[in-house]
Amino acid sequence: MRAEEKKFEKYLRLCGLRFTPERRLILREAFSIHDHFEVDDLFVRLHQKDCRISRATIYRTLDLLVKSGLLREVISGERHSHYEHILGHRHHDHLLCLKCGKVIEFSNNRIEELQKRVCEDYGFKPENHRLQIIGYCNRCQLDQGFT
Amino acid sequence: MRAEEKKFEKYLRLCGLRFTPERRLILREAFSIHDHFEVDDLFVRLHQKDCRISRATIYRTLDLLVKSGLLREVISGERHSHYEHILGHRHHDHLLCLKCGKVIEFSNNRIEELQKRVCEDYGFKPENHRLQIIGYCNRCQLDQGFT
DNA sequence: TTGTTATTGAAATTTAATCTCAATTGCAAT
DNA sequence: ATTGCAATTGAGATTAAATTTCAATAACAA
Repeated sequence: MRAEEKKFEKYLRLCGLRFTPERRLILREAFSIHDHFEVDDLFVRLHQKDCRISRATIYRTLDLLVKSGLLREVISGERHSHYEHILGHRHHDHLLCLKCGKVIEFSNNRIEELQKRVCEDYGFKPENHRLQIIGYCNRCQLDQGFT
Repeated sequence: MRAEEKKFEKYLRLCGLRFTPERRLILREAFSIHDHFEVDDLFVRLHQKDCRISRATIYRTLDLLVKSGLLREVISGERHSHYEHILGHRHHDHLLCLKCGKVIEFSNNRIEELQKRVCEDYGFKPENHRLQIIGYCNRCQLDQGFT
């Protein structure tokens, strides 16, 4: 069994929940996508494979996957949830352009370290984090002289 | 005219839009709240003052206020938008507990500085940002031995 | 004043997410 | 195996946020 399945099963057992076939299929599908995805992406992909899993179950399972620390919710500009898996996926944060909607990924070790220290100060155990910087990209700044 | 109104009017003019009485009222109400608020908070407060402004107008105006850099959307655990004003409001970030939902505010200058540097590297002009660290608070860690 | 264009409100619509509930399934105890 | 209890599922109803539509109105420049 793959690492992520082990971890999920462990989490479920600890909560008195069950590692059902549906939950395994959803987990596998989520981990087969090496990019951001949304609920409907999973639904479509599963149904293309003739897995008739309902949306309700996908919603419920994604909640569990986030709680177990296997997925994280990434915030895009859109008003519905987007996810990406954590295990085996390099962490990154985002610059979001207010004008053209462009998303730039970046990562910075020193910021991560400082976050760890903040957590220590508060006795907080981080599972994951998200950092978005919202503003204007290179190109769009030219049109934004109003400040 | 207050600083925020000046800035908003400037933004609107530049976009070929109008600084209408409704927009002014919404802006004032938003800036009278020195805390997070949601669309409905504004709607209720305005109607208590007999300002019969429709929800649609509030939604439309809040979009503009965010685009103009006067408000920022803060992400709470809930699935609808929350806002806070930027001008004259001390910036902070959040620690969110996955288990009990507790929100801890923190701020860290060195993280902010590093963010600025990241932006410089990408030629990006930041208007605001949001950083959330998700995990388990002091108290809830004890119950979370599954990792 | 006039014409153009943005804006508004009210209601309809869209969309995401949650809830309900009966049928089913997993699983531990027998 | 069998049984019984509790968790899980799917389908559809429901909730709630946000967006769209469109006719009436208002802002503003000429």
